[in-house]
Parts: sequence; C-alpha cells; structure tokens
Amino acid sequence: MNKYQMPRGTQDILPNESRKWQAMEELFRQFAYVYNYQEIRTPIFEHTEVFKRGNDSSDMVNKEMYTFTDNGNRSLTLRPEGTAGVVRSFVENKMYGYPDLPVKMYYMGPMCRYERPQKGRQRIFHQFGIEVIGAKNPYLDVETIALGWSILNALGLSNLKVHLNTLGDDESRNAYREALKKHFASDINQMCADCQRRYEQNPLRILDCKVDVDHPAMKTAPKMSDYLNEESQKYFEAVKAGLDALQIPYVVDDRLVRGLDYYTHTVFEIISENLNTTVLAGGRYDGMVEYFEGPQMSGMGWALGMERILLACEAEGIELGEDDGLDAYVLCLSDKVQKEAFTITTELRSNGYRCETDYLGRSFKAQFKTVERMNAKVAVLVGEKDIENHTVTLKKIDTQEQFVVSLNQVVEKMDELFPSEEEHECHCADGECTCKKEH
RNA sequence: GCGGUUGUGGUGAAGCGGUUAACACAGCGGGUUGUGGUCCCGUCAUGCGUGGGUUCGAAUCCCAUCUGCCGCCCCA
Repeated sequence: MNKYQMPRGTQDILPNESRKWQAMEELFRQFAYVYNYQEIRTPIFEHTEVFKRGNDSSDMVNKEMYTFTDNGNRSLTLRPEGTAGVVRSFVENKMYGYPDLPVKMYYMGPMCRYERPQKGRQRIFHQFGIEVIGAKNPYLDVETIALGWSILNALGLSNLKVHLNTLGDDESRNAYREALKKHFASDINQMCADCQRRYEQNPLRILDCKVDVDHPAMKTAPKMSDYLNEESQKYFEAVKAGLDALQIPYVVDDRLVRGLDYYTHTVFEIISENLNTTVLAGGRYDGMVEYFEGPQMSGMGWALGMERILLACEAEGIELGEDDGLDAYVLCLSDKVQKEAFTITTELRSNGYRCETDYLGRSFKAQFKTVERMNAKVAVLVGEKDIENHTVTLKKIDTQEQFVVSLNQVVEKMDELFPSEEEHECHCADGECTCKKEH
C-alpha cells in the first residue's frame, strides 16, 4: 500500500478542490485577455542547458533541478521556472521578427523543483506567469506590475506588500558588486558560512542574510543606489513615477536581490503578509534573448505561485468558485423505476439542466439528504405509484411547492419554474454583460 | 542538503506494554413500507504510515524507512 504513495512534495488536486483552481485560472485568463497577453505553452522539459546557463550561481539551477538523461542520451530537465523556456521559444520561433513588438505572453502550469517540501512549497507546484519581450520601456515594467497587482486585488487579497528595487544595468551592477566585495573583504571571515559562499558566488545576496543582519559591516555596506549610472537611475525613477501615477503602493527595498541571476534593472516581489512569503515576483532581464542567440532585446516578466495564492486566499477567508448546486436531483424510489428515473435524468441533461440521480438503491431519506448536500433546486420523485399513473412529482426545494406532472412534461415544468437563461443572460444595462451578442 | 517534529476509520481525535481500539462528526439502515435539514435506535478500524525487532503479549518499547509540518538554505 505504501509503495503506491505519491512521491514526496507532490499533490493530487481532488475533485472537490479543482473548482477553485478553475475559478482562479479563469480570472487569470480574463485579465490576460484584457491586457492583451496571449498564452504560450512550452514543453514541461527542455534541454538542461536552457535552464543551466553559463555562470548561473542560483540554488535553483545548481541543486534543485530534476535532471535526467533520456534514451537518446540527452540531458533534459523538468522546468523549474517558466521564463527560460519562453525566451528559448521566442528566439527559436523568431518572434523578434513579429511586426508588433513587444510580444506579450502568459503561461500557466506545473514547475518542478527538488526542494524540501513545506506548506506552500512543493516539488511540483503551479505557476501563472507573464513575459513581455522585445521592448524596454519603464511603462512596461509598470504595466506588468500593475497587472499582477490587479489580479491579486481582483481575487480579493488585501494584505499585500509590493517590494521594489533596481539592479541597474550591467555596468552599474558590476560596479556595485566590486564595491561590495571590497567592503566585505576584511569582515567576511567572521561572517556565516553561507555569506562566505555568497561572497564568491553572488555578493549581492549577502545583503539578504538573516544571520548576519546585525553585523556592523552590514550596516555600513554600500547601497546599490549609489552605484547606479545615470541611465539606470532614470529608468528606475520612471518606473516609480508610473507606479505612483497608478496609485500602486510599494516600498523600495534595496536589499531585494532575487535569486535568479538573469535580472537587470527592475525587480519586485509581492508579499502576502498573512503567509509571510512571496506570492508573486519577477523583474526585467536584458541579456536572456541574446543568450539564446537572438538579437539584443529586453524582457520583463513575473510569475505567481498558484498554491500560494490559494493559501493566501484561505488565510484571508476568500472563497473561490462556489458551486451553485444542481438544478435537479432525481430520486429513484425503487429499483423497479430505475429505467424511468434514468430517462428523466437524461432528458433533463440534454436540455441543459445539471442533474443527478441515485445509483445505489438508497433509502428515500438518504436520497433526500443528497438533494440537500448537492444543493439541488428541485427534487424529482420517481416511485412506483407515480409510474403507474404516468406521472412524477417535482418538489421545488426553496418554496417547498410540489407539482405532479406527467412523465413527458418534466422538462416543460422545469422551463416554467426556471425561465430560460437567454432572457436573463444579458446584463448590459448594469455593466456586467458577458454575453457575446451584438447590441 | 542540515536540524526538529508528526502519522490511529471518510474526518477530528482518545488510548502510551494485556481494552472487544473510546468518543464525536460524516455515511448507511430503521423509527415514519414515498418527503430532507430536529430527535431517538442500530451499524460502521481482524487493525493503529510502512518494514523489521524485543516480549508470553506491541497502536503502545527499539531500529530502519516513508510522508506531512516547523526552522535553516533557497524560492513562487
């Protein structure tokens, strides 16, 4: 029994919870549509080199990847993140030649990372992300952040904080990196082992350290902002001004560095204060398209963790995708009438009524409990007496009204009780119209 | 990868060497041979994450292993 357990860090999304996933996904797609992003679906595995690029020092690519060799002896890796595959595809499909740049894409799906699982951190988890490639304009940084912010707001999340920083361009960052190394050179030996490692691999990350926060050298450490060249500084100012104009609240966090090595200029994270973790994060990347042997083009993107979003919703008491219940439940009160009960069920279904019936020969009482549990609007009682009279009883649950109708008039009666959708579908007047008709 | 902790039916849990493995909820059957949500009665784990071991005897002790969770690292 134990050997059929699912692998560590994986999960089943069960029938009773898939509904909220769908509701969330639908909302993502709606926002993507309005902001004019189109979906891109890339493979769940890629050649390892797509993710493991050159001098990447991040843990994600160095120790958290699911890498395997296929039968053709190629090294493949289960995608740990979405951006690399999208950029690879952008170049491979020559999207840089599209007439309308930038190309705006979104993706949604599972990512795999070999990590120690915890709540909100699994080995297979799901991300929704966006990428805008082929233009470098602070308004795009603002647009993408605004999109993320709006999505989280639309879900009803409120205890959120946007952290913003800039890493500047290569020139600025290299200057800063050197300054940091110089600054910490004399103290690094007294700092924690992780920091000593970071010193070599990615000195910017020393600033993230929670162990050495109080070390005197930390407090006197040089700031990124002092090493930004004029262009980088101007870019960052423009991003901030854009966010201000949209009244998106943020805090500039000059210790925000991000774990992925490809970022330049804007980086940001949206943190759920209830969960005390990041739910959405991203930034600008200038060098990636070139890395994949495309032209020099900049990109901007972010990803959100869908499991974490759901946890955040739960923490804030937000319910997603509530079930309206059945239109009708057909009670089959004797095995002698199963045929008739089944026929009625089928008829209702083919007329668009969401409908269920009993297949277990359960008692009247038990079936009525199901009516309640499934939140059916109508109970259709089919018993031997009814069938002898070629009738059936409909009971409207909310009003307790009962109607005896002939066998072939069940659908008709339902139509009468619940007037056709079409007359009610269009809410153009109150501004919530979702119908596709012309007006 | 490191440190800590956890695991008993569909669910929440009690039991901590000898119990028929408590209790509650849900489910099912009945009281009401066809009208639910209240009430009453009955029923529901040959088995306590998995595999070994100690013992006359193990859910209870020991070892290993897996999983969930917390912290570190890192990240969405």
